[in-house]
Amino acid sequence: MLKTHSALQELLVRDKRTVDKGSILKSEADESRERFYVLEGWLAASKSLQDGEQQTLDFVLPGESYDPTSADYRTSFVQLEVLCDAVIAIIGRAEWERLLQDHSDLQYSEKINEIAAQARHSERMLRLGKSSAETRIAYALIELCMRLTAINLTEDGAFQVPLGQKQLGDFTGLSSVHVCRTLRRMNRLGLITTQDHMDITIHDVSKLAEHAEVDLGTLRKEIIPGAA
Amino acid sequence: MLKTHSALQELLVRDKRTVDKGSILKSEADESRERFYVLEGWLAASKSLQDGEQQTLDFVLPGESYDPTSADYRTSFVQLEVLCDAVIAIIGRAEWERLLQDHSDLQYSEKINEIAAQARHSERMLRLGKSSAETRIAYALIELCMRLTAINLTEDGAFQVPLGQKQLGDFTGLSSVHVCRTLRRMNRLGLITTQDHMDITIHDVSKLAEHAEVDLGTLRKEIIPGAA
DNA sequence: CGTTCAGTTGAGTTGCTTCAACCCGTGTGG
DNA sequence: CCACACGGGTTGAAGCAACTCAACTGAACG
Repeated sequence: MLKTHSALQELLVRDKRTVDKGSILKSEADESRERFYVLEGWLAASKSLQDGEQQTLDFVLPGESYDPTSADYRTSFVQLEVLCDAVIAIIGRAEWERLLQDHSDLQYSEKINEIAAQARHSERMLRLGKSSAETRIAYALIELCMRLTAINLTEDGAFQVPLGQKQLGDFTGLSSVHVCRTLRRMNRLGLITTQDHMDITIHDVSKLAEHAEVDLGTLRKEIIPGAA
Repeated sequence: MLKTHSALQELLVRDKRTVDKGSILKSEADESRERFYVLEGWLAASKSLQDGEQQTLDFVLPGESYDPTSADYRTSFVQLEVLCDAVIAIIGRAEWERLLQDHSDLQYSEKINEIAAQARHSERMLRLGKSSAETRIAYALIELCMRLTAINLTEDGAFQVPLGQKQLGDFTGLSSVHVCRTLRRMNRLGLITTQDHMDITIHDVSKLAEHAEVDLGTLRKEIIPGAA
């Protein structure tokens, strides 16, 4: 179960709603409700080029929140897509600000979340710029596994991601075809197994970490908020 | 001249120091001074892989500040390198927090800065994942030009960047050799000219924007803090 | 039973990398 | 003042990783 800050509870219950897989989240018309808080399910924050090529910047997992508003407070600089039937709450900006003011511990934990998100982005950018397909995918799997473990959504290195290979490609900057080949290769190496629509099991974390070129310990401290 | 928030002035004068090109900024031993505020010069925030490959995540330009501390408040998740002789101030975390508490307008403008930085990262990630060398470099030049223009460091589309082609490659995820080729091609197309050690002039912004696959208007609103 | 959609696999192409040679401006020491 | 080394930029040639295109499979569904 997801543990949420007590001050948030009431808000989340009041404003929560279920959204269908595939829908795109838009800010409300009044422009004052902007913060999307995920209770269940996954969101993807992506950007796309004119030609339709898409890059996923981050996934928003249960317990995380995302504000897609850009600096002019008018438009959104990303597209938020719902990857599987989800439960989310939409929180008004004013309300959110008030909450942060009133609860310094919430403010603190949100700050930690932000730093962790920044660290994740850095790791991904590094690999996007300088690494092979294998490293990128290995890293992505490790990151997702860690984040899911932190919210008890893994079991012994096994977890589900509501992603097709195309979407994993959008995340790692690869074509779906190449994602496929790379996953199969890792399969053959005994690092992981994948079952239908992305039931993933990591068999040898430390070997996988080598391929991802990460140090598991440091990575955890950097990208998991509140990891000792 | 750089305009800074009045509440910062005193702090900046008190704590400012000059640092030499090439040096690496480390947090102070007491771990309480972490926010680097740049008054003059450029910093580069980078990460590297075991094999030494480096990716620059962002440049820190005059008037911007950067806190490299990771979520555990102990280590830094990036390396901060000084790209040319610079003047910076190092501000203690507690002091910084206090300042933000006391001056809501400063807090606001820092928030805007953060959102703008996030938008920039998104644009870069998109191109890192899905674009050609030409698009990446064109985008990088436009971004730098815009940011420098905002602080009056350009003149008619001409500006200097304290970067070699290797460093531009680290920023765009390309080899220095390919950066060279791409710059020369843009040169031949009449888009830009480059002189010794990166005196860049953009001749045809809108044409360059096409290559970068950006809309100049929206980009400006998204990545320049306080652009109307 | 046919259609659709995601994944898989092969073949051929391409864009970027690596390696290597060369040029040129700058600094340095005899 | 010249000789030389050095670091960055430039260019060519060759290699390779990832892409595209296309065909096939198998599962899900009406």
